[in-house]
Amino acid sequence: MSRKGEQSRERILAAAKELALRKGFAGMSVDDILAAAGVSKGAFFHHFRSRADLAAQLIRWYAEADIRMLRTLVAEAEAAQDGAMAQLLQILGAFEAQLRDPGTAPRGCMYALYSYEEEQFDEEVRALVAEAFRAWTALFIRKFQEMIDAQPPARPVTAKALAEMFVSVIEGGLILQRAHGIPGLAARQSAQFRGYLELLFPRPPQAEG
Amino acid sequence: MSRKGEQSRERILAAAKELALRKGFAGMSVDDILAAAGVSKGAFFHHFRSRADLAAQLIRWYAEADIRMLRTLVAEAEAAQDGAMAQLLQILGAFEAQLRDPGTAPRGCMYALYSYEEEQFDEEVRALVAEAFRAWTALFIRKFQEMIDAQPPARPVTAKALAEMFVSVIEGGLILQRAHGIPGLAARQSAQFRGYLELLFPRPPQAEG
DNA sequence: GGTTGATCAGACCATCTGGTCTGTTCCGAA
DNA sequence: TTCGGAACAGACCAGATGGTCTGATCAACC
Repeated sequence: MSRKGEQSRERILAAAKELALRKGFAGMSVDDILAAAGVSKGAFFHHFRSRADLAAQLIRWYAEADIRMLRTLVAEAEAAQDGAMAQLLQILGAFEAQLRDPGTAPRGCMYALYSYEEEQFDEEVRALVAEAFRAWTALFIRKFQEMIDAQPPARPVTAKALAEMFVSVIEGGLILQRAHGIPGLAARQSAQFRGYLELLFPRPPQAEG
Repeated sequence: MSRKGEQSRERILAAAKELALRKGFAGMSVDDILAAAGVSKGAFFHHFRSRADLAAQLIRWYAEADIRMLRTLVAEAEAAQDGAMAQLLQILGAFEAQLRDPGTAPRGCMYALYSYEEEQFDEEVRALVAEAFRAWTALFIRKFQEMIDAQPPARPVTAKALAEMFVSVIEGGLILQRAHGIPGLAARQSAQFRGYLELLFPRPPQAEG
């Protein structure tokens, strides 16, 4: 694929993502995408065999960038901090910063959208969504397990339950944030979750000076 | 509106709800609804001026039943229990039971769906969704405030933050539950949230016997 | 028994939509 | 310089879709 061709493809995917997060996947027509991306119908069907093919490529493209971002946050935290708790707090903090920054704040989560419109998509696409969620939780499960191993939680919890709760709280926060038009709401949910973590894993009383 | 007319209207709304929660609002056509509800096009457009009118009536109808259900749970808990904590635990417990029971478990939340497809709807419909969320959180804010007044939390939190977190965790749980095909996931999120509450408001050590 | 309005049934229509097809442009390799 | 395929541009089409309209049915009420 030439440079130009790849550019068009990205333009289409980016436009489709924006539109889908505003009107739903079924709520946007191919013509809508063409207008938003500034490409012709010929270009579109050159890069995508069909609308269903767009759905598959879109979620794949979105998930790649998404997972890459998360992995970066984790790697940076692991490089900068010692100990699972400090790393987790940095990961969550960096994530909240992205949620708050108007430049990077997402309009919503594509996985959530696809989940709510699931019957439009075939088994392969649904599997991609489930796999993306699994990748998210897997990264957090690892970290939470390290924490539980390092320090017994104040209440019996599993790493998996904590990871699922974090993802839930973010997904739910994104919905509330849209419904109320309050951009910072999802970030606040993440902060609340940190509060839960601090109660679960209280810092050992440090020497005061 | 005669008995028969009202019945048809309900059949249409129920079918539309089911379909919307499976394919998204934009993902279902009027003909889909007709087939699912077993009514004619004439019947449909007798009860609904347009597709947009269906959207408005549907969310109104859904929200009415939803808020009524929540109010019932709260009233029952207030009648059966003394103290905000005991009432809250009963409310959450009853709610989790509904989430788990295959007979009453929702396929998803209509507010979430409407939020993710928001640009399809006019300002009035979006306001209805926001208002529904507000009604949910308002009920919980009251209860959480009672708890905070009765017992200082282990960490400084506001009643509003707790209420928003609960709603978030449920909404997110419903999404994960769909994506993974695990019916009990949302209920588990509510249970996790109860764990958070127990850490925030630890029971005073009781006399053991 | 006749009238009236609510409640439909379903043919019909204009528009929209996904997708096809033909022709054109452009760019790198030979 | 030529040539072949990638990368479009946009007219075109068949079917789907939202919505209209005419007429039928039926219960209630005078």
